[in-house]
Amino acid sequence: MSTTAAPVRDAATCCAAPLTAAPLDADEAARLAHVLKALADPARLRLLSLVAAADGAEACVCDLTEPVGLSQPTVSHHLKTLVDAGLLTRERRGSWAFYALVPGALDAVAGALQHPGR
Amino acid sequence: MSTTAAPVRDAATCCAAPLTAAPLDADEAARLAHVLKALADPARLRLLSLVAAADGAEACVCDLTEPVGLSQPTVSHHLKTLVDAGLLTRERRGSWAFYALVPGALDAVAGALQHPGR
DNA sequence: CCGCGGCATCGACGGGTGTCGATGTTGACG
DNA sequence: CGTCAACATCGACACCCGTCGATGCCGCGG
Repeated sequence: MSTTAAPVRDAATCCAAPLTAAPLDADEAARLAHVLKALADPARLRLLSLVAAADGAEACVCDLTEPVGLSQPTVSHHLKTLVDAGLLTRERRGSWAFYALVPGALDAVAGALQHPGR
Repeated sequence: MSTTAAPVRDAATCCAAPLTAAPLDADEAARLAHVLKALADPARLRLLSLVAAADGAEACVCDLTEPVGLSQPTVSHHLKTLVDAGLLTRERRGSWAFYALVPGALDAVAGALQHPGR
C-alpha cells in the first residue's frame, strides 16, 4: 500500500514515448506500467466508464457502488487508485465527493500505445 | 494461469466498446482488463518495444534477455503472457522462437481507451 | 549416435492486490 | 447540540503475480 506518497500525474508524464517507435528505457516503462496497472482492473474500467457516462461527466461514490456491485470501501479504494494514476479528479462538495475524468488522460495513454505520429 | 484453454484474441475482441462512450458491462470490462493486465508491467512493455524495434519486427528470446535484465525463464513467461493476450505471435524456426507484434493489436487497445477517433 | 544450445515448464518464494467489515471523520440538518 | 449520511481509512484475509533456479524437451551439428 501507499507505494506513492505524493499524487503523481503519471497519466500525463507517461505518454512521451510511443511504444512501437523505440525501445523504452526502464524509467518510462515503469511510469507507463503504473498507469496501465490502474486501468487493468474490470472494476476500475467500469468506474471510469460510469463516470464518463454520468450526467455532467462526474459522479459521487454513492452513485457508483450499486452499478459495479462492490462495497463502498472497495469503490473508494479503486477511485483513489485512479486519482493517484492521474486519470480522475476528486472534488468535495458538501458531504459528497464528485469524481470526474482528467481531460486527455486516457488519450495520452492511448497515444503511448499506438503510434501517434500518423 | 491458463484461464483460457483456447487461444483467445483478447486484443482483437476487447476493442468493441469505447470506454468513454457508454458504461462497460462486466464481460467487456473483463476482456479489456485482461489485455491491459498483460500490458501493465514494465518488463512486458519493454519486451514489446524491443520486439517492435528489432530488425524485421521480430526477435528471439536470446536477444531479449540481456536488454531487460531478466532471466530466460522469466522472459519466456512474459512473452507467453503477451501471446495469450493476443499482442504477440510466436513462430518456431529451428531452435529459435521468434516473436512478432500482432498487427493492429496495440491500436485496438488504444482505440478502446479513447473515444473512437474514427 | 551423442552432445549442445535454445526454449518451455515446474516448483517455490516473496511481495503486491482486491475485497470485505468495522471504525473514524466530516459536513449537513433539525 | 445531537444525529445522520457520505466518504475515507484501517486491519485482515485470500489470492494472484513476478521472479528465480532447476529441469525437461527439441532441433541442430559433429
